[in-house]
Amino acid sequence: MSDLLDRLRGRGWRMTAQRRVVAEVLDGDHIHLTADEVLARATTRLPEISRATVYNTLGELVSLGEVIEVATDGRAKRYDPNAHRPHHHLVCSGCGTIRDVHPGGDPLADLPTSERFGFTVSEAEVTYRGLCPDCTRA
Amino acid sequence: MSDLLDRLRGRGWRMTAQRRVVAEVLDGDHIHLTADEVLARATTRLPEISRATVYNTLGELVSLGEVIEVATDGRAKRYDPNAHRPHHHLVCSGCGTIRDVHPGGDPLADLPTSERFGFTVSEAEVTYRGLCPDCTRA
DNA sequence: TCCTACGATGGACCAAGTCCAAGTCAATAC
DNA sequence: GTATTGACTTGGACTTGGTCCATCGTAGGA
Repeated sequence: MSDLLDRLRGRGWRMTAQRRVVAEVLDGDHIHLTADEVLARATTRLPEISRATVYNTLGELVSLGEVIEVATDGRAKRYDPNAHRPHHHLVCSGCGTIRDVHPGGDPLADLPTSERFGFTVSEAEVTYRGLCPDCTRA
Repeated sequence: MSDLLDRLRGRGWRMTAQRRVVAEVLDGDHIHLTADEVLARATTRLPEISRATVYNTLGELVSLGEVIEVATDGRAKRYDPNAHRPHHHLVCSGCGTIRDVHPGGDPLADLPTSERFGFTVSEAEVTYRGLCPDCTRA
């Protein structure tokens, strides 16, 4: 079932109950949970798990490149398990939900050297904002 | 000197010493200060100003459309006085400084209807990430 | 110049996240 | 199977960024 767990084990990641549960929670649907939501879901499977561990594990998954940290609104960060395939995000200004989108075009190519100011630019991330169908109606 | 202050006055914005100072701080250079930095600079001009007032005033400038709130990293929000001209941001992953950039191309046009999932998409913001000259050296 | 509604104050409060000393346990070695 | 040990987990204190609210002050109109 879990590619993610296999990959992690293969990379020599020390496996503990807590880490497994966090990885499993993320590996489920491709939704974008906050750390607190991850904690809540992890707690239903492993009631003793602590907040610090969830933060530690999330941080580790991010630095392993298995999960992407998304900070769209200055509130809680969200964690995106779809790190395999490059994509961008469509955020609802009403309720905050996020969808992955795969637009055409490469924004990095649109940034001429003259607009780079000596930076070593490595990444371009696009955030589309709007209202989701539910919030449009409301 | 200040178009911003004139515009605000013209819109019937009640002018107080505190509001003027906050607007002046932002209106200076086109850098992107955090609320705390705004407070620090405002304090040098008007020592009695309070944190709550700075937050209130910033929030008001944002909803008047005179200032843009930029949340690039899940840490402190930054305030961008360059609301007149559409632009995107180049963020240093090392030190967090932000530069305005004006790339070619329109990312909104790159998002086909099939990738909009029924959203009413109104805006696309691009964040370029990389290392600034100083952080590249270090 | 006086009034009054709007703005400012500061201190309490809140949410998200980090830190740390002490305890626990997965993986390796025997 | 047991011992060992360094990495992982815990929970509670702490930090940071931000909001709320009752009270006080004042800009701007009459």
